[in-house]
Amino acid sequence: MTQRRILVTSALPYANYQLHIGNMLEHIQTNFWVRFQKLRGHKCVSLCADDTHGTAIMISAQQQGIREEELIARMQKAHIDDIAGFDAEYDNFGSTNSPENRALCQEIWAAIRKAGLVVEKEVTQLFDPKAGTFLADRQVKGTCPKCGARDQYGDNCDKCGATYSPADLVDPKSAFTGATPEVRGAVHLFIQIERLHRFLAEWTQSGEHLQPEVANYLAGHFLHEPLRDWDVSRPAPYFGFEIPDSPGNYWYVWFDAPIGYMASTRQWCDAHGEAFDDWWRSEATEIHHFIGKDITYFHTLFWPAMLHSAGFSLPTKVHIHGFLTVGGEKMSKSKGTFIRAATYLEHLDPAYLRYYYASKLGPRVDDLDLNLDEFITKINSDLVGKVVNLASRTAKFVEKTGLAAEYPDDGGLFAQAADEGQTIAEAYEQCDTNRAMRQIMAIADRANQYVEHAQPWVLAKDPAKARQLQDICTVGLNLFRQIAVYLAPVLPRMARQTGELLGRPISHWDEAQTPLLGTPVGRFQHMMTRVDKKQVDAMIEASKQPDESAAVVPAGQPEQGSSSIDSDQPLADVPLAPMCSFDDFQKVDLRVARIVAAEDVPEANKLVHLTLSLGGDKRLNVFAGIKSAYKPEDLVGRLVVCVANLAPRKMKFGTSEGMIVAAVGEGGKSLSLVAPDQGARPGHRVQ
RNA sequence: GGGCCCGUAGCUCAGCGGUUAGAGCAGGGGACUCAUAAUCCCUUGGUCGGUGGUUCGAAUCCUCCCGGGCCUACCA
Repeated sequence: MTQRRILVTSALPYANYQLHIGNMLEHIQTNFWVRFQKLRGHKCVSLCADDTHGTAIMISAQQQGIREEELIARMQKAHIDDIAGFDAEYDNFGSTNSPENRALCQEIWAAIRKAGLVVEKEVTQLFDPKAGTFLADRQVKGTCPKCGARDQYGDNCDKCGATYSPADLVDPKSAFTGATPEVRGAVHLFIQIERLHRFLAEWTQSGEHLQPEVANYLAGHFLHEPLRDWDVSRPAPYFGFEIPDSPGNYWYVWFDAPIGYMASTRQWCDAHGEAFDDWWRSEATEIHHFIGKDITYFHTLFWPAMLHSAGFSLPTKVHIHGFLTVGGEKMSKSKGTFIRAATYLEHLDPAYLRYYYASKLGPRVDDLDLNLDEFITKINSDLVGKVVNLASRTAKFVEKTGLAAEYPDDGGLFAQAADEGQTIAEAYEQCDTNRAMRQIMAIADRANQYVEHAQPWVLAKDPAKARQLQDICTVGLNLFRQIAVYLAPVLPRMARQTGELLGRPISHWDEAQTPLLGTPVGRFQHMMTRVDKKQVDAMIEASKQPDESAAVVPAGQPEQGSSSIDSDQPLADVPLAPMCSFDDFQKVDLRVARIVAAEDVPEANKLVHLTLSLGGDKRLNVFAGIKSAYKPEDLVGRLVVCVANLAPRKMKFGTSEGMIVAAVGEGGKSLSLVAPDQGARPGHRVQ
């Protein structure tokens, strides 16, 4: 197979919000595809960045009393952490507010100017005098002039469907400041993309670059009539890049956002000694964009038009996915189904969601529903019951002998699964992961049947049949390894664990073609725990708190009037302990742990019996004196900080192997568990 | 108002012109005990949303209707 050069992007998250599990759908889908291509041995680079410009960012920063740069820097860290938490990292994660992006915007702008596509027009718009900024239609709310419904957006009425301009609203208010907007005129710059109509019609309808339903949508919706000029400038003040040849005007956020793909590429190239033009001006390189259906036209009309005008490569394919619903409905903050990525990670293993998405995603634009009951049964029966169980039921029989030196007769099972690698690969290539998952699970079903009929547990009792036993487990483990290879794009951690178990890392798709023989087998360790409904419930519960500041955590500004907002009483009650050395501190090994089980100890006054997980299958049994402040059922799934190397202590109700850390005040009455900030995972050291 | 997608067993879906419509999960019965109460075997269950057509033959193609979802409605 010839090595392809593939550049892959996900849509740039806006720096005004934290990622939720709907956003993660895209990062995870992209990651499946990227990992698949890399596993196939192709040269594949994945890129993303934060989209940082626009009025909304400016206003958020204003409201928080910080500079825009500070706001976007914080959010970028949060985004990168969330994405990494789901094992979906990019080769480079940049920002549209970067020098690379500014330079590329200028280059593309100059080319579009040179092509004579830019015209100026006067635009009247509502202006927020309090924020000092122009407002888009959706940033104005007021009473519908037709039916009198209140609180409607400036473009149309949800209630009666009337359309109007924001200036028609009765009693209009700025959505940001509540101020009454004024009508003002300003000159905007437009790109006449109608001049590229023929090119766009050809490119979108060629059948190669877009899903058929998307091509139809564009044909029926935009391309059947002249394309309107695209307004690409905004007057100051605007957080973004000023247009060099039009002082006082800034590029509209949707002009510089897609260029962020290129800017991120440039950063990656600079860091890896690669030539930028090899990626964006080369016939030999494929460019794949993964986006949500809400931003279709930007990526299928404007973006190709920009690239075409500036002489860059066009996207090979734009992969468009639908939205995520939870329980068949739009995500809802009040129902707890608006689940932030960070909240999910505090309660559940990222592998679960990765597999669930893989088992539901197809090549079409359909929405994907997260049904929580289905989520639980899918993980438990497919991954734990079928797949992991295969290794779990065979590995220990060959722990001492290792795998057989020759591959035994398995009735053609391995060969069949090896053949199926072809169709599974095609499914991945087409983003039809649900088809791939179905085929992989069929292999697991066959493998379990094989083990069942071969009855290794019977052979294990007869030393004379050791050879036969080894053969059977060699088959079972090799089938398992094939599955792990095929699942590697979805479940990278399981692939790694499989590599460790069998002493050979999984690094290429073709490793599913040849059985592994004569190698030692390690001690089997649990690769995945089953999902407990309680964990899911706890996550929903934790998501219910109305979280208006889905934006950045505000800087801890002390309140006015006092130099400190906090009382000095606690410190006076319990004075500081004598100074200790760094080495003293290092003796105490504090770790992040997840409470995986919590039970009341009825006979005890203060104690709750906790099982802590430090990740993997490392567990600590702890009796914690927190009964006064916490109910056991509220604790399951939470992350806490524990003293992990405390000498075990026998207690009346059992042995306690550690302590969890809590803040204690007012004579031991006020008790608050210390919880790590987002990004922390069980096993991380606290220092 | 315009457009797109979807409607197959209780649930999630596959099949997309050709023998008596399939899978997983759930339900029922049995087996096994190596395995994270996992696994294996057997089994209940569908007039493929409705209607009218095309065809020797339709879940599969076309009409219309009903139901569900989504996107749009001039700075897209």
